[in-house]
Amino acid sequence: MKISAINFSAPSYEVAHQLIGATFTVNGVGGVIVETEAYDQSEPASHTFVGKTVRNASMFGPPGRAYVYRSYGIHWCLNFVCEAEGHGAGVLIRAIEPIVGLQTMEHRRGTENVRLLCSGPGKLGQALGIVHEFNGMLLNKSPFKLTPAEKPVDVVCGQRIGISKAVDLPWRFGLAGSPFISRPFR
DNA sequence: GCGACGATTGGCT
DNA sequence: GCCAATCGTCGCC
Repeated sequence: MKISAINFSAPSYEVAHQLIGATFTVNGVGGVIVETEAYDQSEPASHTFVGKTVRNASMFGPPGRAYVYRSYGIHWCLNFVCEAEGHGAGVLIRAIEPIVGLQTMEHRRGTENVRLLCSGPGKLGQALGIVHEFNGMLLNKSPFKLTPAEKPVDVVCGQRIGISKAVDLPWRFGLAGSPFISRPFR
């Protein structure tokens, strides 16, 4: 059965699963999503756990929009807002298999090693040209383009990366066997 | 006003 | 494996 559209009204862990295998581009640059992580207000690793703040406001907005935040004062990371307005749920896009606009991504990243272009949330942000202005923007409109997977894909899951709280929650999802993920699943 | 910290990365040991 | 870079956000004085 073909999925005709990503249902952003679902819980974040379901959306994170749905997104594996989907094609995502920003201004015609991107590829196939191979790694995601789900976050939700109910668990302490989420930016929304503490309630609505200036930074996380778009994550409390309507689903189907982007949440962009600065990580470690250096990187721009991209999330898709999920569930419903006020829920504070979203999916962090952690890795993409580079397909279109390879030259642009190589230039932005300063490497020609395709495995290093989008294999992590910060790298992905740099390769796709994610900027803070994208925060709150609709994912079904320019500059974004999101196309669901045409065929069912093999999805693996595990613990999320780089967090210190709720570390046991298996809310990290990946495309089985993909060499373009940020770190192996175990 | 001030200090601690982070959903990371890349370079060095 | 360890650690510095780098700065906006948040909590507290």
